[in-house]
Amino acid sequence: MDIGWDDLRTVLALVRHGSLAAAAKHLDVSYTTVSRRITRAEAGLNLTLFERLADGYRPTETAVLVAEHAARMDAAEHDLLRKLRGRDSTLTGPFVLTAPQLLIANFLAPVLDRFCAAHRQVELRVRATNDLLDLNRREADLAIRISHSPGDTLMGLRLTQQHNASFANPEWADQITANPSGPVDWLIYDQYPDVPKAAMQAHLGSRVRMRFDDMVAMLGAAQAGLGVVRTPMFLGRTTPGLVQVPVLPPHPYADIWVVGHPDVWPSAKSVAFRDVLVDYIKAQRALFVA
Amino acid sequence: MDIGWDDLRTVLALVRHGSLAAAAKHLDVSYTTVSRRITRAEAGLNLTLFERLADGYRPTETAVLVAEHAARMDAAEHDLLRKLRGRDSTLTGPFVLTAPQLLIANFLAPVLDRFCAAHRQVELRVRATNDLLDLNRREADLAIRISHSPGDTLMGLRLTQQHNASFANPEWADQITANPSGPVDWLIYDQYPDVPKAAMQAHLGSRVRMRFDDMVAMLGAAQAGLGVVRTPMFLGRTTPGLVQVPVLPPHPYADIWVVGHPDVWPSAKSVAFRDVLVDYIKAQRALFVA
DNA sequence: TGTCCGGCGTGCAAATATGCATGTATGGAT
DNA sequence: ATCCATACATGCATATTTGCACGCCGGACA
Repeated sequence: MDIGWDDLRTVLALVRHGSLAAAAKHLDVSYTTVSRRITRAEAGLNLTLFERLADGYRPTETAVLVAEHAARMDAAEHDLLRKLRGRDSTLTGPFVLTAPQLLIANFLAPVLDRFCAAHRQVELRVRATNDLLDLNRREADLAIRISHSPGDTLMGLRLTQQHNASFANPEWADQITANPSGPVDWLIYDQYPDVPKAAMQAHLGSRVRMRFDDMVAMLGAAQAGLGVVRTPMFLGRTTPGLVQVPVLPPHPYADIWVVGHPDVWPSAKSVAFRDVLVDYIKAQRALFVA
Repeated sequence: MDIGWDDLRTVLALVRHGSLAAAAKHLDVSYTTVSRRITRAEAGLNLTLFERLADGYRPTETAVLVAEHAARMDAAEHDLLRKLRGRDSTLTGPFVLTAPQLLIANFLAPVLDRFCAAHRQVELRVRATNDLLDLNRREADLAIRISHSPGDTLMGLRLTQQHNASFANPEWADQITANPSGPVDWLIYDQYPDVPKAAMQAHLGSRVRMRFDDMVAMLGAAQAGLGVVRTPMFLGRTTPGLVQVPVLPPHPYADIWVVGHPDVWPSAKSVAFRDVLVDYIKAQRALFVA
């Protein structure tokens, strides 16, 4: 009764991902290898861990037990690798940053540029996504996030407050100037689905023309003149073809934070990046507020 | 920055055991393999984990950190394998019992015999030692111990109380009968180093003739007539050539327990062994008490 | 019904890991 | 001074592990 640790890890991956191919992708081996490691694990433990079904491997109760313990081992490994990263005092090698797409595209590019210029040896990898990557599992070293708090177990630095306001293309702006209480067409972002009542009353006859699940698409529609959007100041101001319109007064919006796992936070690369970032933000703070 | 789990385990073994050869023995591979796995781990992490010294590998601070986390993984593995054993409902395969040497030699042999006869498929392994094996680390499935409680995190069943008393060879017995208050020579076991005052006063002129760290040796000396020993009833009674002498009155001694880890306790083989054991002990309880 | 696709098993060659044998260095015992 | 034991490095042959190519199966779909 014995099992190698790499085989345990393989059982975990298969329980988590359900098929040989999926597990193999996460482990970065071929599914053939996964298959044979599972066979070996079952032989070593003298137990059946999976039922082979037509649509994949189904874990037995025993395999779930195995996977639970392997998950503890997995957590310990992540914990270790985070701590090792935190102790890394070099300014060389990989460094992974994640931030919302639009923040990178419309604002952060100069920060990335300066950081890379100052630290030529660092291999910066940017993960531009609105998904919250799991910093516990080392999906990124540092994250820039728009939220009210750094979050659960993470450390954070609040970079700036920000406001949002209403923006539209110049034709809409002219029209609103000409008729300040006329109706407007709204473009609405799913995550902020309600139009303030005051705006509806001040502009009788307004309607929600479209709803979007994607901010990039919505801003594009606004540029094309499809309507008025409510968006953070920095986005409205940095998107060509949009101007602020006096439909909504500026309103406080979620803050911008730089957050990281406490273990990784003190690493040299993380410190260096924050230096550049904070420096730049200080100079640019006016962009974010009314 | 990456490391295989088996390599982590190897780092742990090397930190724990200090030399390639020692680590290799515990991992059941050759020290060459350990050496190369360490090299690979260091390359993978891009860190120095050990200083190569003339008298072995010395772990760096980093390696200690790695080992701490690997130890958590190790604990999770032991936890898992214990639980798997506990779920084992077969009466086949290996089963490891540990008990004090003398308990096995002088009393338990019939239990082992009956258990093996009843369960021919079980490969019984007996570890006769006075050391307390680590049941957390699966050094044994079940232990029979002489102690006041089952201990820390273990489960237990108290098999019997017992008494101790004074024993010697027949010549000493005759001599004591002839002169009930005459001096006696004591043979003393290190773990119970004091002779009761009452006995010294009742037998003026008595002395401690020798001290032993080993009960087998001490009983041998008593058989040879070197003096009087204080020993559990069952040992005095089952050691040929010894008879009880009225120097010390019987006195309560530590109980006999069968203990196991709660995870392993319910396994079929463990249950089956306890059945045979408890059955036998019930019939033999008189042997242990005055 | 024929085709495609996801999911899997298997033979074989290549890549990788392992063990053995041998060689070096160091410290202690004779 | 010499010998021995411990601890490690390294070349080489062997074992094991891996990936690829190919084939099988069942279900979805035109």
